[in-house]
Amino acid sequence: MRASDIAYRTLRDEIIEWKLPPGTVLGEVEQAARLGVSRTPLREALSRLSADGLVQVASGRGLVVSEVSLGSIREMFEVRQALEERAASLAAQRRDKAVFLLLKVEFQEASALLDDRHAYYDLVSRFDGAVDTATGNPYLVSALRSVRTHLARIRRLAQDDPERLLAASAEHLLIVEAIVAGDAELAAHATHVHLYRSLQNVLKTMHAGHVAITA
Amino acid sequence: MRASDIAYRTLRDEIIEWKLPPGTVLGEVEQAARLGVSRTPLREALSRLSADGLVQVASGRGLVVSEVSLGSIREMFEVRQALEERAASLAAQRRDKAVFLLLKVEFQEASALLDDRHAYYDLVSRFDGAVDTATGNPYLVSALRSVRTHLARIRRLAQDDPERLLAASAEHLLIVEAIVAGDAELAAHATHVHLYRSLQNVLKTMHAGHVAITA
DNA sequence: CCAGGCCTCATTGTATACAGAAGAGGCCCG
DNA sequence: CGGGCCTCTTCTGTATACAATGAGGCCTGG
Repeated sequence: MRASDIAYRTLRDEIIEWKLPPGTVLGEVEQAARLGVSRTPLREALSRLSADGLVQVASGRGLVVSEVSLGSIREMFEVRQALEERAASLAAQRRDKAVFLLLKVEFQEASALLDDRHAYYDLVSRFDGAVDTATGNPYLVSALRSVRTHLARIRRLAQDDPERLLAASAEHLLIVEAIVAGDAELAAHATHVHLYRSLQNVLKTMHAGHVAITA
Repeated sequence: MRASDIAYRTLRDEIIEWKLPPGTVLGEVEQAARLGVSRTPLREALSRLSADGLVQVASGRGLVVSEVSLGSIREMFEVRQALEERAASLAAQRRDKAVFLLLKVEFQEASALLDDRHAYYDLVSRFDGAVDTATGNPYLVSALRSVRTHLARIRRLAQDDPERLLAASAEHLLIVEAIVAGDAELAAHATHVHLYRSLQNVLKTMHAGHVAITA
């Protein structure tokens, strides 16, 4: 594997996992030394992170990990809604029925894995992948990939509880059923509902003060 | 200005203007020599072009200018519709009324500048900028920027005729009026109509065989 | 004591040298 | 005569050295 890929993945994961909190200054020489690569591949990694929006240029002086504010989360969800609704709609029209029938069964049985958040997130991830494939639209997939990267960082704040996961699985189930039925409108609306509830949950968690974030 | 910016802008413009047609192999040493920069900033430029989707990695051996197919145009417009409709909708809710009142007048008088395509495109560009500002959503603006870059390349194929531009100005006028009125739904639907007609015009032009593109 | 300018140093931007990998071409063997 | 292997070339990926820019601090003058 290339050194620039290692640097990119490492930094991206560390940002997503809040090991590198927002506002952290990423000096080139410092990070290159820490990650054991030279400045050239590190700069490529930072360039990619900048394109992802995970880091931002700080007025001439270096790059800093981008902030996560209530406003930025709302903005992110606005874009996410636009893209995921369209993706769900297209998937309903173009899907391989068998794929989503299997996913339907999995979501029906999802209550069994609510103890293990990661198992559930993995199921959702496979669902997202199936939707991506079904849309057959690389541009859409690419745009969604970026959005989901940001979402992963926010998830660390939300700390979904089992109750929320149970509700989420029901919401997902409806989306899957709509896609299986080829009902594009329902798929879009059900996605809208799911994202609305998901955003509400994030905002609720944050207002509860379980986490400290920048205004 | 930085050398990497020069390389990026030059290459991007050349790709958009079809001076570098799809399939062109961009060797690092070759392009670096041609543009008068060293390989390091050139690589950063190529990295950005790759993030934009204007170039793609060609199985290990170098980067090539990405293809423009009928399918890719349709896919692009699917994403564009999702994003622009949402942007128009948000703009209608959050706009500075005065800004769009001025734009309304300009679009009403737009038939005067249909002789000069560039003047009209400039007006549209300012309209896009006003919408971006009104949404107040950097994520959305960023996603739209990428889409519009691809659109600029496609425009070179479409060769809008005066008749199409007249119709387009009427479509834009309705969008602007909806935004002025704060009617989010109408803004979204009018945008949908405009993009539908725009896509139809592109596809019509291409089927007419005025241009040769890859399948 | 405060403000403005200069100097210094750190950090980014650029160039180039080197190494490793992958493909094309030719040669040898079957 | 064809196919496979080997080699050579050329490209990308990486490291490091150098240049330029901007920020921060200190000194000096008012």
